[in-house]
Amino acid sequence: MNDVVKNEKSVKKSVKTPAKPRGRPLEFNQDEVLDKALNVFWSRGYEGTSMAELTQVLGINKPSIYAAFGNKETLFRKALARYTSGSVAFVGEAMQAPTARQVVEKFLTLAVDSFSDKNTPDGCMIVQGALTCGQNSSAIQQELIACRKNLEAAFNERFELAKNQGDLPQWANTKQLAKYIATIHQGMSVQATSGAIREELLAIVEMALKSWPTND
Amino acid sequence: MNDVVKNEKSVKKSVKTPAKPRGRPLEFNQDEVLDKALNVFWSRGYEGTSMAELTQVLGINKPSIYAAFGNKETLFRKALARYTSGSVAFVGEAMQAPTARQVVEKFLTLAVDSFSDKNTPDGCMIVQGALTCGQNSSAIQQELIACRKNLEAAFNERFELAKNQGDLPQWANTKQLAKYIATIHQGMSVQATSGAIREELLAIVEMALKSWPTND
DNA sequence: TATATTTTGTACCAATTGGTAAATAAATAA
DNA sequence: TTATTTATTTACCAATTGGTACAAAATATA
Repeated sequence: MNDVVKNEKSVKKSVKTPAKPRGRPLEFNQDEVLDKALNVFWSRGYEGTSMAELTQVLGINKPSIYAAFGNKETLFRKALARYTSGSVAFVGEAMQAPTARQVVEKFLTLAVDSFSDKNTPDGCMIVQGALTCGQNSSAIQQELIACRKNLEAAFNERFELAKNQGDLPQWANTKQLAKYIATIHQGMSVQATSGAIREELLAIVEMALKSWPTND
Repeated sequence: MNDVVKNEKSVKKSVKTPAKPRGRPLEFNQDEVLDKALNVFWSRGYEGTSMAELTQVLGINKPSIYAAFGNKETLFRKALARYTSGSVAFVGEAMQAPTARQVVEKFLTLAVDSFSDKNTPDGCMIVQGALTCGQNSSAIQQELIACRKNLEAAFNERFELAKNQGDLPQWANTKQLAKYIATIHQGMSVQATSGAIREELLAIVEMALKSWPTND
């Protein structure tokens, strides 16, 4: 039996389980801590978040943060990645709706849900994470600008597909439409951060969709 | 003649001219310096602006700044006042257009002009001055939120007037319309800060106006 | 001229910023 | 048990933050 067990162990080690790590085990869950960091960055922005506040909220000391996530900038980037794969994962889902109009409706509605979710900060982290900042933070600022442009580009591609599929008129300017939707999204984020509630944001979505182009 | 001159002087002193100030004269023009400060706050935000950068850009030393404008927070407030009475003075003008639709069209178009003006930073200072921030800056953050809400309230009032004057249908929800326009405005500000150019922003205005309610 | 008044420049302050060295603690491997 | 490895704690670092004391300079008044 010992042999069998040993065999199992060695197989697990080299193939599946990373086995037990050598030294002292981590006393915190990386994902949980990263979620807490995300919440702070989300509500205060990159520059508005200090390492001192992070240590308090995360409940771990600075050397542990630096050992686990690198410096403040890489911690922000990892929190941002968690944001896009978590609270903002609905974007990918919305893109798969059958028509361009449904894509937009689903996207904006789910964005409102996220903006007004009481379990997370108001607004969109990618909008308010570093809209303006000092010179030292311009890398993060540019990163967030790139995120916004990527979303816009994704909309453009989806709308071109819709044009080919016929659910968007041939005369439609897909880049303009993408920028229009991005603008509504970003404007609603500012509104949410300033206190607008779910119902008010949904009314904006409805209003914004009235100008959506149709074939007739 | 001495008596006459003295009389003139004393009259001037107490009524019109502040006469020549007693001590060493200021070596800078307050309004020019305030404009420079405004530009820094506008592009970097409240927290992203350091007193060190201000001294460099304004060309005067810190004690002179503090003597003339108070601390960083009051300096920001004075720069903000100059912003509203300067670059953003077009709002009052737009409000006087004959119909609600023309008010909105004029407002958004002039906002685009301001956002993309090459002589000033991109975007709207009231949106990006402190969208998020650390706890120490929350007073400024709230101040800017109030500014945005005031604009929205002004639109609401103007639209109610339009309803009474008949150029806006009775079924129109003025508060919703005001929030919609504010959202477009704020979204375009984010776009401008992220690199959108004048033509792109004007296309957004056109698109946004398509959903404006009409009487027929 | 002397005096009062104001601004300027230098040099400084305490507090906070992001970040780290070093000793100790907790686990595995031999 | 002993050695090795990793994580935590404490205490610290240089640089920067917003803000100021103080003396010298520049003006008006007397």
